[in-house]
Amino acid sequence: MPNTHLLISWYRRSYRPLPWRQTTDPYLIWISEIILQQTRVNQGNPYYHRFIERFPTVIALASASEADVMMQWQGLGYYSRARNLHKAAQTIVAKYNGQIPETSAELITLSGIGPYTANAVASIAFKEPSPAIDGNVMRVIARYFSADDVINSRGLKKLCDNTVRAMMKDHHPGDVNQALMELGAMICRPTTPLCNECPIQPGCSSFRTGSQAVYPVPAKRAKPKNRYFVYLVLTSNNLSSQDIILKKRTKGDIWQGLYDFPLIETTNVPTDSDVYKSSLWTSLLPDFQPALSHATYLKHQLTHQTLHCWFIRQTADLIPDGIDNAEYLKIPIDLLHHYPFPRLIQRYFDQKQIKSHADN
DNA sequence: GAAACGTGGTT
DNA sequence: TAACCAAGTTT
Repeated sequence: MPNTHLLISWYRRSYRPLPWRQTTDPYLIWISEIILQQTRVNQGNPYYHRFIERFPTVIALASASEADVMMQWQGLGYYSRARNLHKAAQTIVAKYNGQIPETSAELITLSGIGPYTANAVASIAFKEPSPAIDGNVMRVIARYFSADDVINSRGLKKLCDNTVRAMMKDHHPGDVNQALMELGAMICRPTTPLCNECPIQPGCSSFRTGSQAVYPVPAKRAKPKNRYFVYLVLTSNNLSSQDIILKKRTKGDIWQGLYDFPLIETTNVPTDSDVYKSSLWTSLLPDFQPALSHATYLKHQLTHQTLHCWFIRQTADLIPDGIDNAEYLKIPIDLLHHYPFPRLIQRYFDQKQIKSHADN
């Protein structure tokens, strides 16, 4: 087992004074843990500041509209985090009188809170001795013991759980968890770990055998799949305003709760024939003959998908009011900044110099 | 329990 | 450039 005294003493003199480490407010600690899921500190930091300024308390968050919450989250990714956060806030108000539950067992019942986050909040905010096992901790422990179990495997998680639990005997559980995560982030890094500065180098199996690059054993991941999107960017000059047609993304696919445009998806690289014969055009804009040669192409890379996107822009004299139905939304371009968009759409707006104020 | 879910920095 | 991966959770 790593020497906890050396680890904690290193942490106390080297930790980064991150904003969520300057508070004991469980709400703020909870928010930071959700934002930091699969997200680097530098990426999440500005979102954290804006989010807690807009929603300073669990009451404020629970009272907000889902659209408001999504607006704050746009551009950060993994948008189910925002929906679940909102839902959990409402549960806390309704079932816990607005007080954040203090035990891991209660926390894990809330939307968006899994084993890691429940133990992180319970240990940091309420001193519950519960190991918060994230990617950093698994890397540190896998190297320390030269564990052959694959990252994220049941076996490695169990080893981490047992080890960290033992380390918490005589120390603040929140400090032990944070120290191990900080060690993984700053010293026991994925590549080129700084073993000469490591407080638990004594006893580290991978340091002793020079096998730092072997552990943790990585999981194999699937190749991204190609998808082909053809967007219709339909604008019009109506009497009082310039309008644009949007579509809200629904469940069962990427970017749920955010907005994009009317869309055709093809199974291969689209052809003019594919595009022309789609019924989308006849429902939205009869007599329009779209041509891919005039489209703006953007490639967008996600973890599991490579998006190939063509944007066909068309201005109509007048968009019928009937289009503004449950499926499609007609809004003045001036109000674009009230709607949350994924990065792909923000990139398109930026390129076309359409003011979206969708900037983060 | 494998696969899906975003984005951006690093290698 | 493509691959990796970062304070995970949900289905």
